Amino acid sequence: MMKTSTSTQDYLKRIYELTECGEPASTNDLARELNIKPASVTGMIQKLAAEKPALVEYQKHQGVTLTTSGKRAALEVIRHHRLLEAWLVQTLGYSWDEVHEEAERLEHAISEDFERRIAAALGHPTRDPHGELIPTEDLKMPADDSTPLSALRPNQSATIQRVISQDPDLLRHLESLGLIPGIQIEVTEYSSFDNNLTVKVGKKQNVLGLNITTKIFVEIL
Amino acid sequence: MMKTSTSTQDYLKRIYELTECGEPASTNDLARELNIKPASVTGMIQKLAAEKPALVEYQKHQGVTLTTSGKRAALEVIRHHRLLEAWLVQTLGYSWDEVHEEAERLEHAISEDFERRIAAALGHPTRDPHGELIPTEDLKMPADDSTPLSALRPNQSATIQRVISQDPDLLRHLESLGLIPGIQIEVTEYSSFDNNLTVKVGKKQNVLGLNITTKIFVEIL
DNA sequence: AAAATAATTTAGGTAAGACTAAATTTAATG
DNA sequence: CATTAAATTTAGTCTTACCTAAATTATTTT
Repeated sequence: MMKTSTSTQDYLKRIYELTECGEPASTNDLARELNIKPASVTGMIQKLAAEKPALVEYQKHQGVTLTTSGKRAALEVIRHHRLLEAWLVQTLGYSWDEVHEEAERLEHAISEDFERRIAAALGHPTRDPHGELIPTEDLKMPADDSTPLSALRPNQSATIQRVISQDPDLLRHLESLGLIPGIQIEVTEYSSFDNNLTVKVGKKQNVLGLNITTKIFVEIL
Repeated sequence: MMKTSTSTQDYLKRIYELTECGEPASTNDLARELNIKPASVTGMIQKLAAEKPALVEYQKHQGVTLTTSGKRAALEVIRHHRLLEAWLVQTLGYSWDEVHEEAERLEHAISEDFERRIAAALGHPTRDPHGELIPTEDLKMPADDSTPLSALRPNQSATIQRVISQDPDLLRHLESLGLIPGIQIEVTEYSSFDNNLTVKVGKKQNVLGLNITTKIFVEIL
């Protein structure tokens, strides 16, 4: 296929993330995610849409989606990123709030050989340290059946699968509460006024607001 | 200090290598090492010499040398490269003929934190898998007291310290002969006509030409 | 030392990818 | 539905780092 540049890879990755909901990604959202001005994003998107095999589908004012080639390239980068996060945590003792930044740069620099070696060394993991699914070697994204914690109600138990955040401060906070992937929890109270959930983790009870409960995804037991 | 770009780092690294002999590096040699046209090298060198703290010393037609800042930046990259080579060989099973290319890209992408972590994980090694000295954390290049194998004569014994080559074919060949860093050898014959040396490695005897014996550096016992 | 050859530099150009400012299109509001 | 506001695109610049072709300086040969 194509040799994609670092910037192209960043664009494709962000577009993948923004379009996971089914909606095309807007220029503005993309600009915000990439820390690039909207005008520049428009220009770059036009270039990506004009590549020999087009990487994105684009119509003025209608937003962007990935083509099959574009999605493949995006999943390649995402696989690199998530394998790297897992590898950095497991072999170099990075904490889950530190790995993101390092992986963000390394993901563009590693070879396919390197990818295969760390995947094998880790035993072909399916999730990264945040619980995000790792695309398979043939670049398919496994199905995810998890539920947002915010949808649970008293007396429901669940296992935490993923935590959607790259913010080190939030991640450290959640870790201090014991809210990390793999942990079992139980909902004991729910307030319909502010949507707070009271969640039992081990012996501790924590009251969590929507800004947290929508970022934690669980498998209901 | 400065944030140096990938290309700047490549230039500084090559200039460091080419000036190790004491002579300034020529535009042409640099161009050959970097796979870049001489005209482009001139332009880039002029830019490096014009940086706020100059990275190179440059006078038209006289070649380039590194300034103190430039040398520091070069040693930083070289430390990254050599630590990465050691790391890739030790933890991911790369062979010494495969690591160079991978390290060549990763060296520009890793953080200082990453550097410290792999250095610690490896026990602060002083040489990479080729036997090249690794610059210290405070960016000093340790003194090297090794001798080229080509200078040895019959009945001298030595330990191989470094093999100066990035060529995978040559490296695999040397490995098949047992000529790798750490191994002990003994010179049994010398031909003053073609400068061939006969070298005993373990039980095997090998006749080696100048093109090999000048690339292997040893510590005489 | 002059001529030929090799190395180096200048000049001018290109491609990526970002930016600002201005124009335009879509969406939201009265 | 007209108007304002927000989002998006166009147009024109800039920087980095490369290239080719032509001019210049060094070096080597005769």
